[in-house]
Amino acid sequence: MNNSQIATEFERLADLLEFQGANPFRIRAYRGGARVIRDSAEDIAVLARQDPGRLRQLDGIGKAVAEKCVDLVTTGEIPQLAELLQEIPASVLEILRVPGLGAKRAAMIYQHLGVDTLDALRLACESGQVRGLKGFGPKTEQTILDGLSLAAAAGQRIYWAQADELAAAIREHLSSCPSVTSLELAGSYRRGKETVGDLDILVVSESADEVMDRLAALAGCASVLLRGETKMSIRLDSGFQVDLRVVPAQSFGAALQYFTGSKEHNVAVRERARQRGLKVNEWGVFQVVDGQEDYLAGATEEEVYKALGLPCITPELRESREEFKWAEAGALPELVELCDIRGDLHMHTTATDGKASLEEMVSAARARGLEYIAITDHSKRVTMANGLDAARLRQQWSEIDRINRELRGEFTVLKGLECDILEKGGLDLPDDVLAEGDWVLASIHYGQKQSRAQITERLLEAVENPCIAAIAHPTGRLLNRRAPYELDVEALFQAVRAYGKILELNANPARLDLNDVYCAAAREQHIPIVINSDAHSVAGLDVMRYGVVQARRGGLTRNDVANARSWRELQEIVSPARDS
DNA sequence: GCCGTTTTCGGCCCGACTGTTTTCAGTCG
Repeated sequence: MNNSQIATEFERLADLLEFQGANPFRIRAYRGGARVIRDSAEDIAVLARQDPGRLRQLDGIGKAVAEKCVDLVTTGEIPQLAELLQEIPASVLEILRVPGLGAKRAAMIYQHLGVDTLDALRLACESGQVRGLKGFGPKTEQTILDGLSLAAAAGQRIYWAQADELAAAIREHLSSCPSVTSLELAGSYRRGKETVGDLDILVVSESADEVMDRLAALAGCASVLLRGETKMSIRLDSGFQVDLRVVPAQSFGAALQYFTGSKEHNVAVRERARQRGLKVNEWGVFQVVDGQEDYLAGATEEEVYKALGLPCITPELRESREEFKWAEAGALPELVELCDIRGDLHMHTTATDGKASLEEMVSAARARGLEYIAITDHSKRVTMANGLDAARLRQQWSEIDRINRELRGEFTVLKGLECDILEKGGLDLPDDVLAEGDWVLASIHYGQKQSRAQITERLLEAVENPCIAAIAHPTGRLLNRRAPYELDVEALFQAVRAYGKILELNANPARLDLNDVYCAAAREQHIPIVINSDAHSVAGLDVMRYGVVQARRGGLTRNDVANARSWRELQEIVSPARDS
């Protein structure tokens, strides 16, 4: 059972308790525990089995959650959750997902009308039964019906890269408003989260009405969900939601801080303010004396954090993980930037499944200001991609030798390969061939459904091979599509550290593999990360920036990123291990 | 249920908007 699965069980427990009207703080505690488990780089199931005492050392996990973890991994269920499911059908959890319907109203509908499925809910609304309940009316009934038809689309998160395109379009659309003096996008998009559930736009303007009218006229705006004096929400044709807030200039920083989140980070910020006799909200930081509130700060985020005795924390780090400890110790990492990246060590050409030739990739990489690249086409086992056998690989490598001679050191092309880790273990090409290369990646393409032990064993064998420099897309996950393979990440990290190897952060927006949590764990263990585009075309080289965003979320500095070094410096990391 | 440089008990972030209300609860972020 992996961390995500364990966390999901606690979230279900919290949902059902909320449905029952249990103590809100108890519910919050379970949700908090679920988040800590999900965010942990350690394997919680292993911890629960071998060293349950250490579970309680995790911030936000106390006696109750720790015990339930042990129950869950040893018996397969949390007893309290199983009991609740005896009383309440699991299908009501779907009702809680309907936008506009929270725990209170859902419970009301369940208790009075016996509604426990989405279909029954629709029928109850259509037959006008819902409006008869106390506190409900025709409008609420319609809101639920609208929410029902959106329930599927509403939960869908889009890739950060897609959100980035949308953000650019909205920015462009709204900047033409004469009254807009500042405009920023906040929320999980600004934090660089790998997927984004909605967009939050923050604007300073003398005329909220003008900005709201303009947003309503955005191409693809399907409906206006709500519109007040300072706040507006719209839904796009795709079902994606966009929220707008209009604030005065003196509140812009406070509002930006507030709407950038995360929720957990903000709770910690406001808690900190309370301890200092201050109050923080989206309008500013206030000194509270005898019920009187005096504005202290709020025009910029720097001001807001400064008022709380903190340096400004970069948005990517605002997840209530390590950032407050770092900030207090004056040890916030100076995060890696796109301009720090000097090489790209994973890309394909027309020799296998790429769309551009070797020469085209070289000149495109040079045009992007890189100093070196590795050509890493697939090996022969990846037949779908027309993978290279030893002869074709050597042919490509002699071609690379020729190109390097012509380049006269102005740019370096490395003889590379993305070597498949075979299903039964071992590498797809013999060591004597691999040894002739400059940079060999190893990665898994087949047998992804194998057991945790098998997958881990295959990866460890690759790490131990002296010809292998790095493991590409180490967990194999595809966002929104495919879960990571079962894998003992701790064992992999340990081996990578022992053999002086490198782990890839694949910058493809659908992969972003390693994720932020594992990047942070790698940094802590001094394992270098290489950020690669895995480009299959010239345009594919431009995804590098998505990888950099993910690396920043993991707290990586230039020093932590292998390809922020020159190729000569990078070789010093890899070579000693290859010789030993 | 969790937590502690005011606390091992008594707190636990804060505000906008909507609908169904005669003053506020529910939902959302």
